[in-house]
Amino acid sequence: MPPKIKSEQDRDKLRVSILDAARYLFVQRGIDAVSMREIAKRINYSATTLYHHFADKEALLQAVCDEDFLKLASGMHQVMQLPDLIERIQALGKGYAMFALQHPNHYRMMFMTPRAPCNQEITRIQQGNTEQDAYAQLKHVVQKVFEAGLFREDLADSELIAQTIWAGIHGVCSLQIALGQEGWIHWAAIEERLELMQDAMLQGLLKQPAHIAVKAEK
Amino acid sequence: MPPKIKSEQDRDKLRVSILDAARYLFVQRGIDAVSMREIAKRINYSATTLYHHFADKEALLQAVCDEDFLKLASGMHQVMQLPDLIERIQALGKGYAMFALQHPNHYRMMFMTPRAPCNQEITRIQQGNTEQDAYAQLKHVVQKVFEAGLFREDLADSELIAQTIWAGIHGVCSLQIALGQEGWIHWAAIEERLELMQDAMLQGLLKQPAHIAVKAEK
DNA sequence: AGTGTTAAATTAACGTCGTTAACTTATTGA
DNA sequence: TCAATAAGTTAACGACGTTAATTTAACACT
Repeated sequence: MPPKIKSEQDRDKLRVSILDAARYLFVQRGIDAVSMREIAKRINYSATTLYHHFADKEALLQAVCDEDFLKLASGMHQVMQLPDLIERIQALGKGYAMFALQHPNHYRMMFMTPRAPCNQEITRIQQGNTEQDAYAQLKHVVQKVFEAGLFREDLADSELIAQTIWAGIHGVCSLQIALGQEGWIHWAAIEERLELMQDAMLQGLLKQPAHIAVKAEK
Repeated sequence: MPPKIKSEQDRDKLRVSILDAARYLFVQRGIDAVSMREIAKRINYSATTLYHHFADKEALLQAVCDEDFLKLASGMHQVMQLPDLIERIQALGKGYAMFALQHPNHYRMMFMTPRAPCNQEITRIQQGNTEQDAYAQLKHVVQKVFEAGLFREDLADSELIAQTIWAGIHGVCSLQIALGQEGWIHWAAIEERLELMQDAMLQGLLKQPAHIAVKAEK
């Protein structure tokens, strides 16, 4: 159990395995329920070793989140090929929601937990780079729709529009994550809620007659 | 400093002062950042005394939340007098958002933090009672609008509609609370985001031509 | 071959947390 | 007068995030 001098590669390997262990536990049980000791035990190291790779729990969390922002963004990126702009927005929303609902603890730590404002230089992603930032992608499509003149004419700020669409989808997902198990609310099926949100939002933002086919309600 | 036998009233007074101290600290610094010892110190008791009034920190939190659900609901209730149904929905949304943004830590613990599904019998409110449950009020107005035939004809489930409106407003508020300080997003003013959300949502849900005056954008 | 330096890890410890057990004190009712 | 009880306290347990001090092994150089 004593140490060897490690190559850059080995060092990185350990760093990655710490990240993986942390993610696994965070996702499974939530951030606060997981201790540094536990993460360490999972990879057969002592807790102090983690502190040689990350300044503290917060920094470790940030690093996990960074990776996941990238993963989310790259998932979205595939959908950006769709020719129809409106369909692209819909697919972005759907992909985003899938991610949120399939990884609720993940989503929670990424978008539902206030943190020290994204330590600026510490994280090296999400600068509006379309490949790394899911929000930038939405912004990009919305901008195109805006330029095509498809939005209502009284709407002048395409960034505001993008933020509103994001908020709508996020609202459905985060309510589901936070209160989806509450018995006192007679929730409609999550798929219905997502679909109506998408639909109402676009109907409300686009010029009439809307360029979307309203799905038939069963 | 030894004790006396207390009347029911005295006992209740202490209970209330625990609740007040807990609320003050929770709201100011967030739930996890506040310890039981600290709450106790604030009212000059030992930490163990809190456990004679509340089973544990979770129960204390639940009690604080209960009171606040009531406060929120009664705030909303005043607005239910408005004659115009659509204006009533708008006012409900605005009041809800004001509460969220003025008490972000409160809002966080009420609507952004997953908890054990509302311990059923432990909390004695929010059973759809219009006076105690803000969501029930929204549901009620939406139902009336539905009965008046103002929604799009392909929308058949008024509860689904209410949940979508809730999710929209919640989305704007909770994104603001969780990520409002993030520098990498060029946020539009929160008032604009709220207004566009309300507006787009209603435009998208109501029959066209919509029964709302679209506010002129400056 | 021996020796110092340094990287990589460990054990031990500090202070804080939620919570519980054991104890103290003062009032009450028989 | 004296047990029972209510309302508090202090002390302690085990777990947490984190840091200090220490150990071990590999290298660089003589």
